[in-house]
Amino acid sequence: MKIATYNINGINGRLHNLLRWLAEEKPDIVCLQELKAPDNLFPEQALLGIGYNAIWLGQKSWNGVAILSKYEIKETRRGLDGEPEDTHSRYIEAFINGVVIGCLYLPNGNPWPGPKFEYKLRWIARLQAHANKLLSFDLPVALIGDYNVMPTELDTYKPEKYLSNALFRPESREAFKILVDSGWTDAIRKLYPEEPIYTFWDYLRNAYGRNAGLRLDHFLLNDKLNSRLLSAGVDKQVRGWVHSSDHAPVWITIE
DNA sequence: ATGGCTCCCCTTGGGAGA
Repeated sequence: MKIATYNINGINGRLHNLLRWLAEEKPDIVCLQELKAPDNLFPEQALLGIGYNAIWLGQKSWNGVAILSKYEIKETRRGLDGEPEDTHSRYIEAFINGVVIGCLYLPNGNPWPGPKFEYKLRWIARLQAHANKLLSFDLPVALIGDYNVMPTELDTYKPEKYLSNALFRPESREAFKILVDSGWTDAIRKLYPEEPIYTFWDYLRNAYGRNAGLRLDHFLLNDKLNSRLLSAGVDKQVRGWVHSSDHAPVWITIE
């Protein structure tokens, strides 16, 4: 079973690319982030037309998450507890083919310091609380998506440039590390412990052409799913397509 | 320090992204 994540950066503006990628790579489950579309403009019919069921949590202009699958999707949650006034659409979760799939879009948090950075840290704490609950289930679980964190220096083309950036601040990296160490495995790093792997290239300054990338999109697996992990990769070529998102799709395969 | 790009919207400029 192939599970993927893709920050699409506007699902309607890039629907052609999304459909092409789905047709070429045929993932069984897909977590999408940054739909940038309200619920009523989610392109459900186009996805059903190529064999994908979908659930989504949209929002006008910003954020928005969705889960696509060739299997039946049983939604188990939308949103995280702990901050009822939070209106951002950043978390949706489902039970699919025996696996709990949490799809998340973690706040960017820039500029640092400031209220957006504080929101980012609070959001990670809320995710940590929910992750702790998920670990109490006797089920395979994956927390998948755009974490907006480069976990280590290996995950950015130029670490010194990002020391004041919310995506690489020590507070962000420490919170991510505590989350992983609480019972999860970073699937990409498990399979590729030494080499730089990027999932995002900025639109600016020919970042993709220079391979000036960041690793922001992660798969955290609990032990029950980690033991079934077979392979992982980045569909880097998709970032080179016309009208591409600034992220590339990332995937794992599970026994 | 700024701008370089690209999306979105009560659009022709600003907010947000990373």
